[in-house]
Amino acid sequence: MLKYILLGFLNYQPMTGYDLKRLIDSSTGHFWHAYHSQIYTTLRKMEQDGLLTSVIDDSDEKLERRIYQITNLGQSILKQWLGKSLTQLPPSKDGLLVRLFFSGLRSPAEVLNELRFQRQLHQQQLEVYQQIKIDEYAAQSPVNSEFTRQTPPENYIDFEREAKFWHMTLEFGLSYEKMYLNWLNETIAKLESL
Amino acid sequence: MLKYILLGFLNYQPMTGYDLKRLIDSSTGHFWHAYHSQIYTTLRKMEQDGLLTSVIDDSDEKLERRIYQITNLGQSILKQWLGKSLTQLPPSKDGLLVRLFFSGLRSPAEVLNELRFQRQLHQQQLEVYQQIKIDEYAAQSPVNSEFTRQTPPENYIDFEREAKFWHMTLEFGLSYEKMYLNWLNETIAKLESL
DNA sequence: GCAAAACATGTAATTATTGACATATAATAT
DNA sequence: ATATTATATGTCAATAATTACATGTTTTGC
Repeated sequence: MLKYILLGFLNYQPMTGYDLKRLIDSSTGHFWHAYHSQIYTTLRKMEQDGLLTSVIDDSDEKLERRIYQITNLGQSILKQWLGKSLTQLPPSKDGLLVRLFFSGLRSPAEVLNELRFQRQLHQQQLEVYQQIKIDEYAAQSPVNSEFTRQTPPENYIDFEREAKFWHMTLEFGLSYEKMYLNWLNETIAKLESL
Repeated sequence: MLKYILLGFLNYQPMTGYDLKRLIDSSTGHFWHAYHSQIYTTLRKMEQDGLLTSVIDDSDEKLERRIYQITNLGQSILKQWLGKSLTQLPPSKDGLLVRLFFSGLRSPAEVLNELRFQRQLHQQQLEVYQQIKIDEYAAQSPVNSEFTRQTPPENYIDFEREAKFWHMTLEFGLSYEKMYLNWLNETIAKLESL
């Protein structure tokens, strides 16, 4: 999956591994997490497979920054993947629920501590989502970048259209965290009355 | 994580790999999926590590059924894991959201098809959750099984207490699917009006 | 001026997960 | 009877993901 995320972002414009890491951390990472180690190694592998090419940016004397660019093959692989709809539920993985399931072995106080801490974390996460301003982002950086102005018209990306979809995933994040907080509150209340 | 799920179930009573697979499929699998291939190989590894022991059941002439039993070490590893609370958010992974994020490349009709199909799947999943009857399960099988009656009193498991926690995870599943359906409906409506 | 923190880029080893391959029995439907 | 489906048990290869190791630069605070 990470492969397609990298293709998706590099389809907007060429970037370094670290650029991709930051982009992912602030967007798709909320629903598909990836460590930087995985990003760098996956980029290398994708280059070997001909999905990307890379050049070293020498503008900075000290730091070697490898800039990745999507190839035609990469673009067609991305479109091919988007063309085949998911026909199954995305399998969930939530370690907290596993822990709760087997919490008969634990003291109620211990479980409560864990759930209250999770409530804090989800509250914070909700606030993170509430502060994301997609429209401002879409209005500025990538569209007006040096690179984008140089690209031929057939490669222009309509970031207002993109932003509609980004919004939908953000709405999911907001709904998810609100639901999670509600459930945590109800569950904490049940445990408190035991 | 699968390791702890297997320890958790084997802490109730000894079982075969297939028993565990069925149990997982109908319970924790909803929030931590595992293929049977992973279950069998993980059980073998856990036995090597001294967390489990196994015996071949010869009561059935034809089929060799390997019955796994948790060891004292296994129990202490399980309790140790439950003792250390999660201090981070469980990272989410949802391929549908990744696809939606990059759906600017797709036709709205194609995206709508995928979302409508997902709506069906989540509707079905909600119904699966609505039909789960934890109390009936907790009232019968494991507690009154041949094995449980033979276990010494210090190993008794209070399945009514367990069931409270199982309920909480089921409540999560119900909330999650309802939230997902609401979000899908809203998102579909937005796309339809484009 | 200097220490600490944040930025930036990778590799290596390990573990976890998935998907494919393989096999055999038991139960059910036609 | 026999074909199909469900039950039951595993191995193996390939990918994916995590954790630890490693290194150097730039920025910020004191």
